[in-house]
Amino acid sequence: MGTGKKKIEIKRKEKETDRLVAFSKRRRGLFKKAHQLHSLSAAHVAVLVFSPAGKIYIYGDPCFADTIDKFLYNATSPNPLLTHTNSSAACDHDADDAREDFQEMEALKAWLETLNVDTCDDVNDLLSVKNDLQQIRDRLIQRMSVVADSN
Amino acid sequence: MGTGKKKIEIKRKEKETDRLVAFSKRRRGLFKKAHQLHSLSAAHVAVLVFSPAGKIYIYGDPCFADTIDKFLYNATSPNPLLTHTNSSAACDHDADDAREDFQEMEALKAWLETLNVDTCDDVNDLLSVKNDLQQIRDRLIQRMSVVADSN
DNA sequence: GGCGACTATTCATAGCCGCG
DNA sequence: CGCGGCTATGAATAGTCGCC
Repeated sequence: MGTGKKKIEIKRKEKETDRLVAFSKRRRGLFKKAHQLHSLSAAHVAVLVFSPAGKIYIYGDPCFADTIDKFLYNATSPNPLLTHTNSSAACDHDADDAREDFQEMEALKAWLETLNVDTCDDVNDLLSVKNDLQQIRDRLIQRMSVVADSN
Repeated sequence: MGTGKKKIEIKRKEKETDRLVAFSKRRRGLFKKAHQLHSLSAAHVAVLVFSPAGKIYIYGDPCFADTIDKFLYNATSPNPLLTHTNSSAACDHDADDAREDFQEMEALKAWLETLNVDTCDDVNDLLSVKNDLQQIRDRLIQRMSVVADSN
């Protein structure tokens, strides 16, 4: 018979094995709580955890990828930067690749126009692309401080 | 005096106000659990929640941005795609901008080399960049199914 | 209406054990 | 060792009231 739960203080467990056990138990508990939050309130949740050993665990309701993606791009960026280009006519595969390439190019040009760059100077264009990527990341960081009421 | 807790079934609450109350209470609980998980096991956690009203709430330990960023890029991609370039000599601001631009260019060139493209054809280069971005997104989606042991 | 406090309960889990 | 089960116990919280 177990001796039952005793109060513990919330601090880093010293023994490696204890840390692993606590992680395993509490990760399951955390995911369960996330599921209940979604089920009760219809909220969208995404939980990402790196174990002490560095292994990745994720949980999402109703979908981890959609929730993260919505946070990273839809909610922050007006232009669908990383949207798949084959979304318009993506039902029939085995189609002519030439047309796909053409559509790819058209989509690329349209994308470049949204970045306000002219496709003449290659290095400067790429620099713009990279800057745009950094702006996305910066917006992500910035969003942290705005949104974060956590603790 | 309150009538105390009664057992509830985990299903969507019908009344909007009840949903909001449950969300508010359980979001705090979820974040608290996430904090405890980090404190006890030294795991890195990131929690992202969209409220029923669509408002964003985030929590991260030790840092939300770092954990998400690590998941999105470091863990999947060997090249630090979205890492800030001013990390090497970022202590003194007010430095000469020319040198910063030079370092920016150097970093860009190094980044391009990791993409295995030659910097001759502008359009094709940009296409490669865009494809690389899409691959990152695809890897993200793919990673979902591999890593997800969550219910 | 939203938020915090309160309280009776349910729920999660620390510490053990036993198995493979 | 890691994992799943067990049990006593601490912790979270559903329902309610009171204040803004």
